[in-house]
Amino acid sequence: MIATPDRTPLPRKFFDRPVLEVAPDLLGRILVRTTPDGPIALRLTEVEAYDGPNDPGSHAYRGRTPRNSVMFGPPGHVYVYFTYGMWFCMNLVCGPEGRASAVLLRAGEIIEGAELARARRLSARNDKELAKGPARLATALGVGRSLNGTDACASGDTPLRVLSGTPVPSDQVCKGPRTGVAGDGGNGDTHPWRYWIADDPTVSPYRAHVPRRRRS
DNA sequence: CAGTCGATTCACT
DNA sequence: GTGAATCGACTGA
Repeated sequence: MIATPDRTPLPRKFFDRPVLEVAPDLLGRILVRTTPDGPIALRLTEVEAYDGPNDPGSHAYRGRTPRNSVMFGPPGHVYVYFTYGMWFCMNLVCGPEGRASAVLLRAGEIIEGAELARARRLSARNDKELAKGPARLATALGVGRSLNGTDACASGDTPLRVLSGTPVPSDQVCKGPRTGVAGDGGNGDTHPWRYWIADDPTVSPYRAHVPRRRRS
């Protein structure tokens, strides 16, 4: 029995908390992306926390730069970055303002607008793969550089919103090391800051960090 | 200013 | 399971 998801937007105070509190609480929430063609809605199933000042894996670890400046701004805003020369990934900034902490949205289940998501994700072999992975999620939702800095808590016309949905009971929340993140000095992540919904088929596979080999 | 490599994905073996 | 694709931010000299 699934109760009707709560469509109330999450207020800014939801995000104005420590990132390790917000990240697991985002599971089961609903991200709504409004596009010219219509809305795409996604239920979050996997996230990762990045805590600026303490976290060697965070883009904000070495201080503020033009790229990561949104992370240093107010909570509830969207930090979008470009990586590997071809992909975008999206985060939600957490509190307190200036701490530069954020949650990477890693995977989700498309619950509305699947035909729009499929059109952007032609390589997906089934609907479970539409948003299985952070760059796939951003691609499926049509999130790119232009949405960097967007306020996901603004009222009125917004390209992006987060609704209350149905929070996941804590006994269904799994946690472990983050995917593809280098630890402090070592090769693997030292923090169990990846959170996902137990046994959910849309969660992406774990991969340890691998330093890239040099090209000839 | 050149070198390095990334919060990844996809095609192919 | 392995390697290529692809580019720009960041680092250090």
